[in-house]
Amino acid sequence: MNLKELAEHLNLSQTTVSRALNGYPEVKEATRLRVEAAARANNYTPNVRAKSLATGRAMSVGHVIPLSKKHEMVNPVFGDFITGASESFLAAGYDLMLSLVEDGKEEEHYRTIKARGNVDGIIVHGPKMHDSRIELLHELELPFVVHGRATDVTTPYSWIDMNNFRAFCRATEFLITLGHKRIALINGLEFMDFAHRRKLGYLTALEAASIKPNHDYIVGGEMTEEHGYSNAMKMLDLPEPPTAFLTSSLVVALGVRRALQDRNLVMGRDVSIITHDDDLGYLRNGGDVPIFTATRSSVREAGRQG
Amino acid sequence: MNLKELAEHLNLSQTTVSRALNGYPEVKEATRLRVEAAARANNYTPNVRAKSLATGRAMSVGHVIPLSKKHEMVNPVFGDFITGASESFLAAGYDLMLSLVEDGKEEEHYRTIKARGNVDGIIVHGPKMHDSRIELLHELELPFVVHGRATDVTTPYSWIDMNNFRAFCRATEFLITLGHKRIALINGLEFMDFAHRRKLGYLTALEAASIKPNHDYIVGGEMTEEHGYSNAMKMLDLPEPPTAFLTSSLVVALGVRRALQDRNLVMGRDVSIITHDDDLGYLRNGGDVPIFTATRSSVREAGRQG
DNA sequence: AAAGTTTTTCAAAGCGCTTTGATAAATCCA
DNA sequence: TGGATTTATCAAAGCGCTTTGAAAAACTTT
Repeated sequence: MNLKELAEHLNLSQTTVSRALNGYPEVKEATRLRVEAAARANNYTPNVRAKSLATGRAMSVGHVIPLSKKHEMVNPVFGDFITGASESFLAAGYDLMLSLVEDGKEEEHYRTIKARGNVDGIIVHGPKMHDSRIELLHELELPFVVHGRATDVTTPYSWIDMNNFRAFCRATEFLITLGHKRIALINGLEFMDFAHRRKLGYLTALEAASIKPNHDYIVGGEMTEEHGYSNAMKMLDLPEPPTAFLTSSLVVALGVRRALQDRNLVMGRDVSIITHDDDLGYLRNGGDVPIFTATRSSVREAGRQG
Repeated sequence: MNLKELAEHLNLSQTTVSRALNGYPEVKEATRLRVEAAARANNYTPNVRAKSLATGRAMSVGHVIPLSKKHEMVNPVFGDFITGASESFLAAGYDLMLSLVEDGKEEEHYRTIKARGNVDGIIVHGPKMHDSRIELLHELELPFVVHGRATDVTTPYSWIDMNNFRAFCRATEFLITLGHKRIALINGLEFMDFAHRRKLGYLTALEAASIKPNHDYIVGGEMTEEHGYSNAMKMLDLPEPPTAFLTSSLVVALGVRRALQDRNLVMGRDVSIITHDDDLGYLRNGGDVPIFTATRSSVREAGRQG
């Protein structure tokens, strides 16, 4: 059933029915009730395409996720973030449009998104350090919010993120307090902004404690279990192996743990591990701070800014 | 720039321009080239909303992902499937719309999707054993494809899936060949169809070898690392602990491995583990050395075929 | 009760595209 | 060279909704 039919059925004009349903004041309360009842009875839901064509608003937000063809992998964090976002969007009547875009094809992709006009705005995931996308989007006048932050970008932009710097600074301080001096950092890809910020936090804490950073203890890469394992193995074979590990994700920490066990070391006794936990549903770490929960409500707000 | 402007700029009618761009035969080749050139020069891309309103096709498919509120988790497999799917859809000019829906709210949700009319069809994820959604969708005349299969559903439907039964039957046979008699199955949630099929495969292989299934060795649940760990611990504490484990996902296998190590057992020597590996990007099974023996299926590949 | 207000309803235009049915231009054949 | 065909283009209607500007209905005033 569409608006026209519903209007005929009620012996009213489309105008009145439309207004009644959208809560405009210039319609008699009795009429509104009658319209609403009929709409419900006939299972009427406005056609989004038509509505959005008429209003100019797409009622939908796009998530653009970078896909590095080289690694063929998508960070599982996106999945969880989107899960959170989805709830909010749905509640607000927004649709959630997903697109993955290969490295290097960004510009073309964003232009297309803009021209196709089926999103009101987008969420940019996985910002790199000097992310050119931010300027591009500004230029295109396509509203956006960045999940994460970019360094060295002059254009102002909205973002939503956790405090990567502080989290890693604190974690490092904590390890130092426990007496550790040889602390390893198994980080994410170093050109990703979050990894950069985490490293900065780590280095800052070391410096504050007058510990000279050892480059053999610092490594970045795709955050897989294997990454954690192989790098931990390498470090454990050093003449002076680290006594503590700081990792950028739980999966990586699992790899480190495997390495410890291969070397017959006991976690907690011989070596400490602290990991950042993104609180992904399928890899719970216990009662840590749920970062993504905090993210949720704000994401819708972000969608509004479009 | 929109069609009207482009047409004026070219001194042609909208009709002709539209046809030229959409490859209709009734337009002179010279004209077509001129139009295409102008379109490119002016960065013209048709507005999807308008187009889809006019054609009745939304140029987009929806992915509906079940979200069990109780566990607050989304199976990471969806993420990878969608990654694969996204590539194909994008290539075909389709958009990918995402929505998570809570258990129990399915009917309402699907009705809304249908009425809003902004998808041409949907992909149903995570089918349960007697999945009522399939009939509902038929009734609503909303085209769909199921990722996975449902048992006990009479309505015909399209699906795409791996052969869960065979994979687990084979894996079990293999363990039996190695001499194992006490084989544990750490499965996914038992009302999920894939888990049911896997269990069936497992039981079939046992029966073929005249091994009586032991219910202490069979358990189902949300596929987390913890699930693998705690159940493996429990089983290892049995008077007659299993000598081999079959797990439904790599994350679960990681948990089992942790349990083995806690009990000072060596994987491969004391106890065997075979896991099903969905080939997720961030949890690759081994770099040089595969960590686990595994049956494997690429979920992403499956997504592409969708 | 006529004129002025306010409240309620409506007809019609417009969003940007496709598509139908008609017209104009070009080509054909006798 | 004129009528019959074929080819190339166009004007206008329609997709389902919102929104503007106008009209009708219901109240207020004097």
